[in-house]
Amino acid sequence: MLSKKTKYAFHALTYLGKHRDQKTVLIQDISEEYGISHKFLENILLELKKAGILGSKKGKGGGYYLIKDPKDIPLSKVIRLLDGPIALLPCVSLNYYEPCVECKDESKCGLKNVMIQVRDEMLNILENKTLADILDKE
Amino acid sequence: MLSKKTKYAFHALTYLGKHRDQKTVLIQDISEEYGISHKFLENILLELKKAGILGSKKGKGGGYYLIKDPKDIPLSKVIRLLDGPIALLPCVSLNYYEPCVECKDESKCGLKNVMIQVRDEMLNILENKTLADILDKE
DNA sequence: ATAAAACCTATAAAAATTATAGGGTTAATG
DNA sequence: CATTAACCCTATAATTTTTATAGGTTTTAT
Repeated sequence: MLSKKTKYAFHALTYLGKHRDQKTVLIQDISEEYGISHKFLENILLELKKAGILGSKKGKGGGYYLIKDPKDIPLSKVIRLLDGPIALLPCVSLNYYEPCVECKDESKCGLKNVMIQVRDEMLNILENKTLADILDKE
Repeated sequence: MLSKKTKYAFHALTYLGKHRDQKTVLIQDISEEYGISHKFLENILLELKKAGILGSKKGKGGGYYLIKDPKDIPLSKVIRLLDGPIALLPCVSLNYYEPCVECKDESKCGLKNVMIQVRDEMLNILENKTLADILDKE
């Protein structure tokens, strides 16, 4: 399951996408809309900013805004940023690979093949679906 | 990511599948093979037994054995048993559904559609691949 | 100057996962 | 029939991860 952090990030991005007409959006607006703690959300938005997804303006009248076109924000990027690996096992993760300590010979692990399939199917969707697809439905 | 519990369950089932010629297999044999704590594994095997996947024999000379044909043990069953939901969001889980508290109107959530797709692709593999498929590769 | 807002880092609280502990029950065997 | 080996059961401890809070810093509009 996705963490709350990731889910909240999606909600925030959706909200920002819906309000692209205005220059900036306040953390507070988003946190009130979804009932998310202001401070918790603040950390999430900061991460999204550092990852180059959001821009911000400090000071009075400031706030956050989307810095990219929604269609250029794949869902996989957000998940990886806040949740880490998408794969079900560390040994088949493309971005967060780690060997399974209990596996003597990874090439002989029968699980691995299936988990690669699962990963690829997940990525096939999550790399190609973007924030734009979410916005379309709302 | 799958929990260690689930991963260990798969390892144990694989081991049991490989040793179907013998009447029973000791917890200890499995725990030594994979370097898993005996007691931790014991709990896992108990759960698999209660779920009707394994049988056991108590007392001296006892142990565990597969009670089902490997091809009748879909991977999804093991994951759900030990890890819970396969879906990425509670609101699209078939077996562990829960609404997202922050969603005022679930039917208007743009995330939901994509997450249903992801779930279905995952299930398409995990419901159809079985322990037999894992054993084939080992 | 003041107020409003993001920025930053640390820490606390809660929850989930992983692991251990210890006795109970069952059954084979000499 | 005593002993030993094995699973059974439940509780709790330890660890890790996630979630949340706290409090000050910097920036900017007015």
